[in-house]
Amino acid sequence: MDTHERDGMRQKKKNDLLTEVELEFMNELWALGEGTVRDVLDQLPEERNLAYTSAATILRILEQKDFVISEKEGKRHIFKPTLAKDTYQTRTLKDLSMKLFDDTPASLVARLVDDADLSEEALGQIRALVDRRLKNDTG
Amino acid sequence: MDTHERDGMRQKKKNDLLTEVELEFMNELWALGEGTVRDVLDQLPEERNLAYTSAATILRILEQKDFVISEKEGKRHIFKPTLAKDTYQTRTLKDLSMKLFDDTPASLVARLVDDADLSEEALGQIRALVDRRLKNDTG
DNA sequence: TTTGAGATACGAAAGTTTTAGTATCTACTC
DNA sequence: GAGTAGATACTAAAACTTTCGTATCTCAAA
Repeated sequence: MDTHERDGMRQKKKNDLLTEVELEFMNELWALGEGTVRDVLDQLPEERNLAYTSAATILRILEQKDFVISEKEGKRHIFKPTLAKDTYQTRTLKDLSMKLFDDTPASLVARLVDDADLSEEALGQIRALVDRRLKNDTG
Repeated sequence: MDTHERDGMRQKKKNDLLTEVELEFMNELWALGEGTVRDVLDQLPEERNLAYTSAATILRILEQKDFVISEKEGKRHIFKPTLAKDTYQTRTLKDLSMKLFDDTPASLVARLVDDADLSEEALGQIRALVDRRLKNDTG
């Protein structure tokens, strides 16, 4: 087995994680469900001031990396995520847990609930979530 | 107020987050407490095969970005983190929560506990953590 | 004090990400 | 079918990250 690029390899090396700007765009697409370059661009904050062609480039890159697919409708492309936000969230948490929390999800949550800024309400929600999950497993 | 660099500005633009390789190095320094270029390099996995000068460069950059300070001891530098891992963990979680979880920490935990791979044990630990925190606040 | 092993300083190549310009294409209107 | 508004395709500059080579420095042993 050599390491040069092959048909089955999506990216040249590894990363199945989004870059910063890619994530920014995916968030808009996840919110919209799907959309054109124009649609996504319009979602970005006023002060973002990104050229139309730049947005088009980002979406092209996302398609190359298989994070979105596009279909042509009339003269424009409609872009649609290929993975659910949920899925990507899980993937990201796994990665973060591995790289910064010794691969121990509990220590990640520990840090989160230790955060003084965290509201009482958020804490209650978190507890409810954990409880529900524990009940579902045992019951 | 103009925008060019000033004394008080650590980085040229924003990011107070570590890049991938920077994080790799910080993890070793956090584990060691402090160390020389050689110390850090020796901690890296065999197969990493990074040149000594590359490691030195990374540490130099980390110092430029104020993530570490160094002091000279004999002919070598000893590098020491300027922030605790805890602090950086919290910072990272805030950032992730903002960018991928609608600024709602509870939804981050929701995704985490929904993860089928999560062990029963980890779940129990998480619950204990949340309970302890809730008790401390109310009690 | 010469010298050499091992360290740092500096510069820069290579790779990736972000941004945008120019050329081209396409549907629609006249 | 020619013109045009608005879209895509292609190319590349600029910025940042990762890597390493060469030059230089420094302690200590001979």
